[in-house]
Amino acid sequence: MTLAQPEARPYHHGDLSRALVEAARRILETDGPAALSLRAVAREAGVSPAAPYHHFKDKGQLLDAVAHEGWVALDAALMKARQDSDDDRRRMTSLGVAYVTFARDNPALYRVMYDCSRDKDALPDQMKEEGAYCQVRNTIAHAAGDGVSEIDLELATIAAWCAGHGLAEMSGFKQFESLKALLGGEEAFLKAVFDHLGMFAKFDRG
Amino acid sequence: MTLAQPEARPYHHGDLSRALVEAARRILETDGPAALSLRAVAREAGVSPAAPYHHFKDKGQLLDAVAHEGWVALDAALMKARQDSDDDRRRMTSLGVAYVTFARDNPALYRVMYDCSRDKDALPDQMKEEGAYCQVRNTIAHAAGDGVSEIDLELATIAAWCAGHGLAEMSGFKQFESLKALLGGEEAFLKAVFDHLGMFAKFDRG
DNA sequence: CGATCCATCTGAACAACGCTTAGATAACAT
DNA sequence: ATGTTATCTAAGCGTTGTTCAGATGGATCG
Repeated sequence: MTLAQPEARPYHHGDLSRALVEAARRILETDGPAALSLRAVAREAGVSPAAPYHHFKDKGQLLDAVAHEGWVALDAALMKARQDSDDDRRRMTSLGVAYVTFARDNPALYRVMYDCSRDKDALPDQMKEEGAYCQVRNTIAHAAGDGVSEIDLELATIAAWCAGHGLAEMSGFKQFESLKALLGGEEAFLKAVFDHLGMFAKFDRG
Repeated sequence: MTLAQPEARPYHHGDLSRALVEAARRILETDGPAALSLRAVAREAGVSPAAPYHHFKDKGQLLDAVAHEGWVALDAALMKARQDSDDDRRRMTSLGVAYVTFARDNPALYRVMYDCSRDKDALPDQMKEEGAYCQVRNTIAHAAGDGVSEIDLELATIAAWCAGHGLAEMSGFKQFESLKALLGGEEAFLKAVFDHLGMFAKFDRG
């Protein structure tokens, strides 16, 4: 894997599409979503403004690639959170906390992920197959046991996902800062809200 | 394209700031958020591209004004929903449905409302005083009775708001269309998800 | 009534943007 | 070696947000 070496770049870059996505993520982290222009990405990657068009149809398609990396990273974060807990309910909560934490740690990336989804009126397909959504679904299924219908399972997953996404976008507002401080930090706040959502009310009869 | 009134406008418009906000909302509804440029708004209002700068510091401030109108409209929608129900729990659900319905009926406006909030890392102040947030809070307070702490009340309101916002943004994705059809339409879907969120689990001991 | 002030609006300009086109360059295949 | 194809550059188009000097006209005060 040829890493981006400072070695004077040849006329043909070698792996420009990869370099462009990385440049985009770098810009996102440092300068925010507003600074993410195609020209800035090209500049950061050290190529002409027209070069990206040989690898991506337009700006949207580059953002799609960035978003895809985001979803993969989110999958990994959720997977890790799922393995760190043993109790069913605790596992569900830590899944939610991990989700929101990811969104709060990568706000620009998270925004790109959902903006891309919104433009296509659909979440990425990969999610339904083996991605983050499926992880939540499986966790709920395991917690709920056998007696739960397919529809209820789907609804519970959607409910949990909506709660996570909503909290991910809302928890950054400074109106909630005093409450966060009162509860002892961000994570305690997240747990408290998740607790009030009572996402397990439907299945929790133990 | 949509021409302004042929009535020869005087050099001084009279109430341009108002006209600009209305023009912006018109563009939002018909052509979507991507078409909402300051120049397009000026064009729609029949005025030069520089004219808006005598009424708004920059594009963001015009969007703020548009967003403000959106919050006022949302307040009204929630108020109406709150009055249409008598039972506490039913009132809460219909509040949630009204919220999501507003977002789904005015997607571009709703997006502007939250984009503006995100840029300022804060929801509009008016919300805390007498706006939509307060309505949700009061509804929950009434449903929960007297024995509920201030913190729990705040947490429950945040939880409900997060759920509403999350569902508002997620319910448009086409992955959920088959489930919506299965449940008998959008509203049934919303109610089912809210039911699974069990936002009342904490207070509903009756 | 007339002169003046000042908010308002225009026209022209700037830099930056997304994107296209024509042409240069390098890798690869035959 | 030759031709083909993928990749990149340079230049340019139309658009955007924003600024600025100057035109306009309603309001205020003599």
